[in-house]
Amino acid sequence: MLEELLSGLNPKQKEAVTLAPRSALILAGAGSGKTKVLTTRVAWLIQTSQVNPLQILAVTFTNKAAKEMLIRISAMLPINTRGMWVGTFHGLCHRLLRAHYRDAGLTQAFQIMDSQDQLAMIKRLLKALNVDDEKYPARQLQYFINDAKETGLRASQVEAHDDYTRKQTELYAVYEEQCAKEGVVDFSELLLRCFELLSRNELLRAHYRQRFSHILVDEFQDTSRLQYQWLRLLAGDKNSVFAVGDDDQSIYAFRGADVANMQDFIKTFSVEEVIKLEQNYRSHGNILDAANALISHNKNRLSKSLWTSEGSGEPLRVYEAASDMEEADFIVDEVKALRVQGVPLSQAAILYRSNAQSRVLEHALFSAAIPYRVYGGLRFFERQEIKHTLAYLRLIANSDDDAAFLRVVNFPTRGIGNRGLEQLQDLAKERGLSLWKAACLSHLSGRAGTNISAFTNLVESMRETCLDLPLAEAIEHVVEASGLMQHYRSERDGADRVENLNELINAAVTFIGEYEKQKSDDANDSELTAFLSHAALEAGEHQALPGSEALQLMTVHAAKGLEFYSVFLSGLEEGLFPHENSISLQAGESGSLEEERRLMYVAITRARRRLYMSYAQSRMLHGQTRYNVASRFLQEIPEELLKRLQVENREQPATSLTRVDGMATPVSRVIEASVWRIGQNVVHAKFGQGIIINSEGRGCDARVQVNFHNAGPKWLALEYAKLVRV
DNA sequence: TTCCAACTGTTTTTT
DNA sequence: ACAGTTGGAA
Repeated sequence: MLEELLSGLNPKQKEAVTLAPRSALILAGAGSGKTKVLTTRVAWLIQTSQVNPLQILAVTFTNKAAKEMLIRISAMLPINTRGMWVGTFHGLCHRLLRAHYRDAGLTQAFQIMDSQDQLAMIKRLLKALNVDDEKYPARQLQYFINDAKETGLRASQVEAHDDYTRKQTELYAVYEEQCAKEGVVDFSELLLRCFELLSRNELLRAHYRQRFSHILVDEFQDTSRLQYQWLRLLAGDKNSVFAVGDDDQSIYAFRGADVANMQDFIKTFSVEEVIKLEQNYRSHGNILDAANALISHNKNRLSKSLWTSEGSGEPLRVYEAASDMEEADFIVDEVKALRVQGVPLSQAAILYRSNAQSRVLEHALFSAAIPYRVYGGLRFFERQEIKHTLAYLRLIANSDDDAAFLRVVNFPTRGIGNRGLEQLQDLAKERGLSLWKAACLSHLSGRAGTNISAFTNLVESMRETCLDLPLAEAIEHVVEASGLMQHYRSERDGADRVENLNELINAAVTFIGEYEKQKSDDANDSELTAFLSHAALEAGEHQALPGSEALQLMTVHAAKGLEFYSVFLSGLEEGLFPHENSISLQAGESGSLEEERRLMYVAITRARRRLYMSYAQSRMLHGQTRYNVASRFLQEIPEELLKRLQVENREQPATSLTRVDGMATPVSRVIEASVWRIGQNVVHAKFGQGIIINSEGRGCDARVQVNFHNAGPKWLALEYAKLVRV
C-alpha cells in the first residue's frame, strides 16, 4: 500500500512527500505535480500512522482547489475523510467562528456579506452621514477598509497622519459598528475576527494547536499578510507547516498576496528543507525554455528552472496581425485547422489579459460557428433574482440584516417609496435600531407605514411557515409567497430568471444532501444559516469545467492551474500586456511589471504542446483605435524558439500606415506612406527618446502621439516638433 | 413608480 | 464601445 502510494513519484516528489514532520517549503514549478505532492503527503502521513486524520488541516484559496484536494485524498486512502479539516482560509475561519461565535463576539445567526453587499452598506452609510461621495467614493472606502483588515488593523489601530485618512478611518469605525448592529460580517472580517479570536483566547488557541499538528498550505505564494499571521498563530512553534507554492506564479499581489511571506516563512519557521520541484509533466521543451527565459528577467526570485524529459516539440508560433479583428480571424482559422487535426475543442484555449478583449474574439467565433465558452462574469449566487431570494431568507434567519431588508422591502414593488424609507431610516438611526426593529416598533404615518407593516407581516408569516419545512420547500415557499416568482414570470425577459430560481431550489436539495453527509459535530446551525453561508462563500463555479466540448476563453488569471493542448495567447501588446498601469511607474514600483511578467509566465506554461502568441497593430479600446507595439515580453523569449508566421497575400510597405487599417482581407485602399509610423523610435530636443504610439491627420496637420521614456505620452505636431528618427 | 437620457469608468478576482 | 448607474421628468 505504501509502495503503491509512492511509486508514481519522481525522486524530488518522493523526498517532499516523505519529509520528517518539520516545517518545509516546497517550491513547485508549474506542472510539476504540486497538488499530487500535497495530497500524497497527507495520505503518507496517515498511512504511516504518524498522524490521524483529525490532526490534519489543509488550506487553499478556492473552493475548487479544496474540493479537488479532498477527492484526491479520498481516492488514496481507505478511510473516510470526515474530521479532516480541508478548506479555504475563509471557509475554515468561518467554521471556527460558527463553533465559537460567542467567544468571537458574534451573534449565533451572523451572516456573511459578499463584496456587493459590503459596497451597498458603505454607500448607505455615506448617505446617512451626509458624506460627500465625490470626495470619499464608496468603492475607495471599501478598498481602504478591506486593506486595513487584510493588514490586521481595526479602525482604532489605523495610524492616520492626514485628514483624509483620518476621515476614512472614522468611517471605517462607523462601518464596524453597523456590521455589529446588523449581525453581518464581510469576507475579510472572517479572517480578522478568527485571527483575533485565536490570539486573545488562550484556551482555544492551545486547543487548536494541540489538535492540528500538521498544517498544509497550497498556493502559499498567494497568502496575504493576515492569512500568514493566522497560520503562524495556529502553528505555534511545535506544529509543522508544509507549504507548497511557486513564487513565479504569484499573480495576486493586487489583492493583498505577499510573496515576501515565502522568505519570511523560511526564517520564522526555521525551514531547513526547501525542495524544488522542477520537472514538468505538462509541456514540451520549447515552451518551458521560453517560460524560463522570460521569467529570468525578474529579480528577487527563489530561482527555479523547469525541465522536461520529453522532446522540445514545436516552435512557438508568433503572429502579427493588422488589427484586433484580423487577429481574431487568424485564431479562428487556426482553431479550425486544429479541429481538422483532431484536437478536441475543449483542449484549446484563448487567453487574454483583460475581459474586454473577449468581445472581438467572440464575434469572430460566433460568425465562424465555433462553439466556445467564456469564463468570468456573473456567478450563480450573484444574480439579482438569486440575491433577492437570499435576502428574504436572510431576513428570516436574521431580521436585523438591513442590507437584506432594503433589497427586498420594495421588491417586488409594494408601494414603499423613498420618503417612507427615509422616515424609517431616520427613526432607526435615532433609536439605534435595525430597520426591521424600527419597522415593528412604530406605526409610521401614511400609506408607506401600513405598507411597511404589511411587509414585516409577510416576512413574519414566511418565517413561521418555513420553520416546519425542509430547506428546499422553504425556499420554494419564499419564492412564491414573496411574489418574486410571479414577478419574473410576467416580466418580458424573465424566463432565465425563473429558471435560475428553480435552479436555486435544486441547489438547496443538493446542498442539504452534502450537508447531512459531512455535517461535523461542532456544527449545530440551522440548515438555513448553513445554506446562506454556503451561498456567500461559494458563489458558484468560475473556472473551467471539464467536459463541455467548446473552445475555452478566459483571462490569464482564470487560467491559472489549468492546462490545454493548445493555447492562443492574444493581445501581446505594450499597454495591454504588460498592462499600461503596470508599466508607467518607472521610479520605484518595478514590482508591478514583474507581476505582469509572472502573469505571462503563467500564460505560457498553460500550453502542453502548442502555443500561439499574437498581437495586433491596431485595436479598439474604450471606443478609440489604439496603436500598440509588440509586447516587450515577446522580445524576452529567445528568437530561436519562435516561428514567425506570415500571411501570404498581405504584402505591405513597411513604412505605410496601411496595415493599421482594420480590414481582414487584403487592403485595397491606399493611405499615404509615411515615415512616421506607429512603433517608430524618435528623439525630441526637449523630451528625449520615445516611441510613436498614435497618429492622426495628415499633411501639415499631422500629429503623432509619442510616449517619451522620461516625459510620458505627448501629442506633437509634426510640422513643428522636429522629431528625429532613430 | 417608471422610464429614459446623460454620465461614468472601464486590469486582473477569491472569498 | 459599452454596460452599469444616477437623476430628472412623465
